[in-house]
Amino acid sequence: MPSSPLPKTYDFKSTEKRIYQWWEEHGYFKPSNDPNEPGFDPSFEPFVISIPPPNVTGELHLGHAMFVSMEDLMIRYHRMKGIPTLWVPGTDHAGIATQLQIEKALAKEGLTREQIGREEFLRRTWAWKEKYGGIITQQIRRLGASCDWTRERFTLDPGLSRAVREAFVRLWEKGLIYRGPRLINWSPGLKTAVSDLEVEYSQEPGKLYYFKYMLAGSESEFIPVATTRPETILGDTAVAVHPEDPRFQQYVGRRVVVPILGREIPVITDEYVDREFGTGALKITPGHDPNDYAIGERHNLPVISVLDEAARVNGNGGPYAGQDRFEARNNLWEDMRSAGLVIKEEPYLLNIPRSQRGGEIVEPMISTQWFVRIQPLAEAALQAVRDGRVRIIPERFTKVYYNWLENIEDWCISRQLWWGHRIPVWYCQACGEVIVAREDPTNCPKCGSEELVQDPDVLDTWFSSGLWPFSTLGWPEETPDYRYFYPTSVLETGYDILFFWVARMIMDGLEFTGQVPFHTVYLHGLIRDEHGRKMSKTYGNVIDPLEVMDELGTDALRFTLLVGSTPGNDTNLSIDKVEANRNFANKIWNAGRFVVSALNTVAGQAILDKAEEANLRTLADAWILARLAELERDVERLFQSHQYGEAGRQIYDFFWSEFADWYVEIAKLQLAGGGARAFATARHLVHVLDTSLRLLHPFTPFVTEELWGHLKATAQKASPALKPAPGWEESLICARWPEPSQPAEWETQAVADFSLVMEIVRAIRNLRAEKNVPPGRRIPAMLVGGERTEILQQQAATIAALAQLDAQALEIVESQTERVEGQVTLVVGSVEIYLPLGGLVDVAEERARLEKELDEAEAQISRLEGLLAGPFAEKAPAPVVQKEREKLANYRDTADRLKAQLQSL
RNA sequence: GGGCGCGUAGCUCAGCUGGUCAGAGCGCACGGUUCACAUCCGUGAGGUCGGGGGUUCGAGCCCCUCCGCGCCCACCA
Repeated sequence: MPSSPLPKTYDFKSTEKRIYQWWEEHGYFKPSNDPNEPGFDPSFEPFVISIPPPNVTGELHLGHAMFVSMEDLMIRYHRMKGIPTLWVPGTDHAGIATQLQIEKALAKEGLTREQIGREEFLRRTWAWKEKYGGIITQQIRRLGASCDWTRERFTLDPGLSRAVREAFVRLWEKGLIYRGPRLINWSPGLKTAVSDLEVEYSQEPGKLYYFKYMLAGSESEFIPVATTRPETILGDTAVAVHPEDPRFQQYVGRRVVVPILGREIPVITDEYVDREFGTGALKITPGHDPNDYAIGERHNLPVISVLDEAARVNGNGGPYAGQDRFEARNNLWEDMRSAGLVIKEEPYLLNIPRSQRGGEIVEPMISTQWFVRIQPLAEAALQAVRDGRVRIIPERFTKVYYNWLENIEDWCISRQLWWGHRIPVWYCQACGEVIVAREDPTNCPKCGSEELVQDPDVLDTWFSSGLWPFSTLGWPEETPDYRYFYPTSVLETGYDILFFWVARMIMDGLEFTGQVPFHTVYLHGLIRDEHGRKMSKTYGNVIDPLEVMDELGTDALRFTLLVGSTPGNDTNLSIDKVEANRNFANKIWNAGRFVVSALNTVAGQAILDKAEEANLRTLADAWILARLAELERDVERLFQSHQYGEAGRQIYDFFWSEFADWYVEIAKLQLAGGGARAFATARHLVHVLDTSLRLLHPFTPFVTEELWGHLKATAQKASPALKPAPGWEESLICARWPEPSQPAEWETQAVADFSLVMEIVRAIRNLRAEKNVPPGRRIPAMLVGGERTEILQQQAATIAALAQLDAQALEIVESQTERVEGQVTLVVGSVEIYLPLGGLVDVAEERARLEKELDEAEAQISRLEGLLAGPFAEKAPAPVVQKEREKLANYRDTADRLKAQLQSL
């Protein structure tokens, strides 16, 4: 570390990269107890997190910044506790997202993937991945992520691909995977099936179309029907009415004619039909509507598909064949209008299903796909959370989790894409045998034919993501990593992927490894803009974390995200907040600069023994040590209960408004005299700063590491006696986490005594501001201390300095009765303060001020008297009552003194 | 149709198992160029903790209800 004088302002730009490289090169991110190294001890319990793998070709956004900050915080905390800690990084191939990127790039060349073929397409995609795949991991490094990059994984790695295949085959062998035609969500833009979760519904204005289903053989009789998708009329195979609906009884069992096509279909009854809605009669299109599909099954209705994979009308659509679904909708409706079949159309708010990725309207279609029979897996996953093997934080999400798993439908896992894990199934062209295999087969086990064709589809990306916590550790191999680090400890991610990812990992973990994949699920919220709006390009309110880091530093961004969030709740982020925390980083830096320079002034001092040091301990010393001890306990408790934000806030408050604002100011006085006291003070400064840096390190790793290095170098040079209790480890990242101590009696006393000093100082400062006494002007004062006189005498220099009193003209006495003209009187509990301000004093003003204070004191007195006279005194716990009694005594004391003052005015 | 979250100083938000918790940052007002920091220091104004009811000696914190935002799940044509 350079020993050159520290710059006035913390220069994060020159620091962050250097520090990160140093950490990474020194191997600090690797677990301390590595099962692959000699000397491995399996009795240590490790702390492990698997990173939520970002899209391999993605770019950093605030969501990443959030989870990286949060996970790095947990990781650094455990690492500092001396626990073998592993954070496994990696990326996801992100089937649809990546494939869309490549197709977009192709389109710029005027090409489609079909034109270049599967092989070429995959070649290009891999090339793209090689080119851009490192960007996101570099960006994650910038955030300070202390992941073990030597264990980085990618979902399409050979090892993970083997895991995927193993998982598929096992499920198949257990009969939990099947293939067949089902009604699925079809994305016509992407030309693939998508799962229920990948469909998002949006409210959009549309129309409800009313028309006539003419009874077969009748020119006049009809059943009125309403639909939002007229083109599906082409696939209708029934009209349903409610069995008890008198309006349509006469038609039940008869047949109606499909408009334009002329097909005859039955009129049936089904309880599902809502008599109140629309016309009370429902057209049934089993081929293109999930409800209709279910009704069709109940009534054995034929299923007619009328759309092709691009959502154009197919051969079943008669004259509309070849037309786009919306074009066909209009044309059919116009033709029906001409045929006199139209009743009316009215505006209607639709719930439109759209593809999460592509954005286009998803079409329910019959399609042959692969599915996972999910109920058995879901049951186990429910049980794991119910019995506490997996704990979800915040707890309210367990209900959401239960609700989803209890109503789960089979999972469509095949995608008609090219980028992903190919389904390990082959079809024998000779005998039709279906071969599901771990290794690519060369010939048919049944007929021996070599004419095998592999299923063209790939698996849903989330199929491989579900295996992530164990596939990254080597599963299905029993590797040392898998044996030691699995199951992992915490799964930290946004609540928006609870179903997509978290639930599936739990299901898969239990199914394939027989264990829960992690013990704790910590869910954070979404990052929104400063007014709570979703960030989006169209609003133009997107905050780019990279820009923020460039301008304000990584520590500032991390601290803002960590302290600004509570588990499971969304966070509103504004640049103002990051700026405030940039200032905090600078505050840390400057407090550090002060301590470093203080150390230089005490260099070479004789070492003090314990007794000497205890002798020299001032009230301020005792106070800051007491507050620090309390902070350590609070932070530990808050970390244990996952209240990281609150912990950060407390450290911030302690550091800025207690250590920097008060102790450092007093330390200046204690240092000024030199000698043993100065040396003892320096020790305390080192101790408090050192401990604060340790506590802050998981939040703001860069500035703390950098400063700690300087502190250590300077302290070691100054005196061996300055070494702190846990010791100077080789770097802060691996330094020991402060061990909280038991609360001690002296702490309470020190805090109470020092707060009297603070109150006195504040009262005087307050008055100076009120009376416009110029800052810097030293004024005389007399303090009448009563029973606190001794403390005041000891603290005279401190009070004088902080309140800018004239130390030469500061009198401290036990009691005083006479009053001098031109004095202002302040009352702080049992202490009276006389400030001779001469001409600045106005008797009427003084009277008013004292009366106001007396009113306040008396109001408190009567409130407390009432309280203590009531049932409170008997029912509340003794310490609580005692506290209130003391308050009352204090207020009475104050009131008495105020009265006396008023009298003498 | 279910479920959940939020509503605390002008703004953005903290407030652990109910007992100085009525707080922070920003903003605002006033005053400050002394050797850690103007990315700073000191002082101050500002809120019946959404409304109403209840439990309790005591409630932002628990219960009920109402109002206003937001989100998730769900097959209403």
